[in-house]
Amino acid sequence: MDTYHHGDLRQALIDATESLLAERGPEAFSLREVARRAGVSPAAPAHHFGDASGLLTAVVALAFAGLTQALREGDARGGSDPRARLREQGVGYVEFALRHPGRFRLMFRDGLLREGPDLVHNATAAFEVLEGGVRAALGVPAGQALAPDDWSALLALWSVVHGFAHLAIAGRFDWIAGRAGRQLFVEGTVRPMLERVLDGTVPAPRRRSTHTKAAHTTPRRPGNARRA
Amino acid sequence: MDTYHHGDLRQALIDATESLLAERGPEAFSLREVARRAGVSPAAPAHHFGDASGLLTAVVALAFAGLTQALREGDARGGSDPRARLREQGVGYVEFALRHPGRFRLMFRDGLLREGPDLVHNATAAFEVLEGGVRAALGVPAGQALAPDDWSALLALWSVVHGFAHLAIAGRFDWIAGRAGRQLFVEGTVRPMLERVLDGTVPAPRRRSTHTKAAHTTPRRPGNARRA
DNA sequence: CGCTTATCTAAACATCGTTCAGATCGAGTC
DNA sequence: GACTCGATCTGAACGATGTTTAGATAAGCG
Repeated sequence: MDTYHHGDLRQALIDATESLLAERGPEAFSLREVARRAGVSPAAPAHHFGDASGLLTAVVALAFAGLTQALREGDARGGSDPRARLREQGVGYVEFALRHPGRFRLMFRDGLLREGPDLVHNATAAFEVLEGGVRAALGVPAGQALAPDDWSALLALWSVVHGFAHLAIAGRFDWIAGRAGRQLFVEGTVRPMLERVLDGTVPAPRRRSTHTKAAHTTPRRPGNARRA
Repeated sequence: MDTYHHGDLRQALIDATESLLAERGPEAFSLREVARRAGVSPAAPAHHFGDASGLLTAVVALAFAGLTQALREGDARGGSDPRARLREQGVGYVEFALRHPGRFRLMFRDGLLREGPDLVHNATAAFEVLEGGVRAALGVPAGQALAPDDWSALLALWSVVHGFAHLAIAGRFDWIAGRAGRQLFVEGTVRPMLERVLDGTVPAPRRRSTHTKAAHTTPRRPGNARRA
């Protein structure tokens, strides 16, 4: 009998959720279906995750870790120019969303998740990568609080990639993209779009003459600078 | 007996849906609850809307009409400067979303709506107001197809207001906004943010005046918004 | 008045999330 | 090796959901 004591049911349930998410999206999620895929009774998940929100929260926490990695990869892809690094972070954000639309939609779906330490931690980590990129591009040292202008740059970038990803996944651009295909349209569009947003938020010449050197030459670690 | 032949059950169901939406959001929607609020049996809505998607689609179609109006009001508020009009359209978009978060979230929720003529028509109308604002600000006449640069401006603006509204409603900015309150934070943030995005997408003087390309009045080929 | 049609109810069905008593297994203890 | 015990899972149940079906009711019209 291998039905009892599955071995690692917790992970199996997460895997089943991810596969269901990839195949049919978050709205097709059902705890019973996940249990079915894991070959287990409908009541089994309760012991590991409490309820459906618990399972989904665990999955989303992992998803945020993936997003963080995508942002870091984009950042590295940008090379030595802080502005290019920031732009590629944005590309990484959109790419992640379009590569894992089910995951991404679940991450930002309301009323399904139960905010816990892991989720908050992983979501904060992703945000801090973005914040670090903005700091580097704008020359704001790690300890220093962000000025209102910095905030509007940060929020503009976050909003634009998030909104673009959200709208693209929802198919709102399909009739614009025409028969070129969503993926192709996006690839040829998001980078120029980000360039132009950066034109308005991150002036090309170095701004803020007060000792900006250390910020963009040292490999910044997004410190826990919050509560500003 | 006034239970039979309610008078205008169709409208009553829409009203009940809207009130439920405003009170507890889209995820609390339930066809039975709506029927309960309308004082009618659970099977009654089927005759008017087919199924739950039908009712929700009707509500969303109305919501898009409201969004269109909000965009038009913003546009008018902008006065004589096309750029200001466009910016105020963006403000109107965000304001609408934050004034009717339930409505807004339902509008862009996946898997609930059934695309029909009225929905597509009303959604297209809203988009066309935005497109008109971009054309006015960028000086692209009505007949002329949008160039790739125009598309990236349009998509950037749409994405940034949509993403901002989405993130703000989801509470992603709350820990940034601090105790200032979400509404206050938004009001002091969205306009400067839009200004800076417009800086990158809509140059203040008449564009296409100098160095790039001088195709101003010449009707050009549609030109796919994609690099071949 | 009688007929027709639109409208609504009542009951039923399958599915869902969740709870609970009990069966089963793994691992330590004697 | 036998026994116990905590962790893990099952099976059955409960209330709630969306939807379908047959039948009841009312309104409109000849």
